[in-house]
Amino acid sequence: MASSSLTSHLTYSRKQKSLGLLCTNFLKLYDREGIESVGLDEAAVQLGVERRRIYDIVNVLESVGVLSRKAKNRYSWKGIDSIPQALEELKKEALRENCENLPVTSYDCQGDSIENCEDEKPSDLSGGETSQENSTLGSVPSGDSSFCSLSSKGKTDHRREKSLGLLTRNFVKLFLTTNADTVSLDEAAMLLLCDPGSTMMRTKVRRLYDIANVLSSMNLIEKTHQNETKKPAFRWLGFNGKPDDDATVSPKSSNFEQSKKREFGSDITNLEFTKRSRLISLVDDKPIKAQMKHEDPSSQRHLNQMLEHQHQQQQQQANSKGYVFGPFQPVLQDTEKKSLRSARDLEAFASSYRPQYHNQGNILTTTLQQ
DNA sequence: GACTCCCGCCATTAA
DNA sequence: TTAATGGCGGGAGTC
Repeated sequence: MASSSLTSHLTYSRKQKSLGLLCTNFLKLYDREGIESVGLDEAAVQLGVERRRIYDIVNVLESVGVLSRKAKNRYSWKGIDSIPQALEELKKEALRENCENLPVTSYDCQGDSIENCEDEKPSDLSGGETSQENSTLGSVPSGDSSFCSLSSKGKTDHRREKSLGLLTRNFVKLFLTTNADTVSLDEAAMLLLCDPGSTMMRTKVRRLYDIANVLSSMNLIEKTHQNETKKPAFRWLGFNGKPDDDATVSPKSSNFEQSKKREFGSDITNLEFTKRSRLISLVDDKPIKAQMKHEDPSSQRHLNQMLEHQHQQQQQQANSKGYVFGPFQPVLQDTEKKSLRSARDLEAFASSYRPQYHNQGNILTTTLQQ
């Protein structure tokens, strides 16, 4: 591949292209006042990524209520402050499913689960949810394969059951309906994906990583490791992003490995200076005109948390390794650099610049291949 | 070597 | 028929 060697020095580290970062910038771009709908094409252009990646983001975001499909190519924007309600609905749905799929196995239903159980028929697959993502799977905490049943259904259902959106919903339900502080990757895979060790399992684990990247970029979960096994695990943070109260995320958390290992959704800031400086020259430094005003306290708070969370990580990483920022690193004037002193500044900074999800390597490669 | 996850092919679905 | 959607797994980056 001649093009790859030619472009290799121009391409970004793949960390810079992660779904987590893309999601963060997607939210920066759209979670502001006045946004009512989102076009997939415009999002792809704005973020500088292929359409395909937007589908990934959108599917996950739709599962947590940030947006919903309105028409072809178009989604209506609900915003991150819609997440709590979506989570609540997911939880109810999961609890309802639990009741219908007893016995519950390895995880305990939360106290209110039984009380909340109603006689609603599961056959009502719409269940008040978005039309696409009907939960035909079994209970989340169920250890049996009902959760990932791929039984004798039509092709459409079969396809739907494997969708990223549904996988996301079930992944979230896993946390919402259990008392488990953390769920290991293995457990999640077992519960959600069936047939351990199979090819399908490996494929689905890839999807789990995709989902986890997006969710962690929203601070809904964080990646951690199990104490005993050191195996990768996910911790639910919820909408309020618990660990943000811990400020630096890691030090107070015994579970959290403050390691050189990158974190989901934030690792994209790991940019070597050498690469970065090269990248910066490629970055379009035109500031976005739109003024992002997060006047809604709820969404603003969460966005602040996200930004501060990332800012702190960037600080940590910068301290230890000397790299900051991701591919959206715009060209800064000196005066602008001075102003970047706090998380607030970071937010203002984020709001002032058009996010750059540069994929120059791809663009160049594509061009060369033509 | 295991983990992580980007990338884009291509089947399926929708218009 | 064409465009949109998104499952899927190869394979490369990272640890």
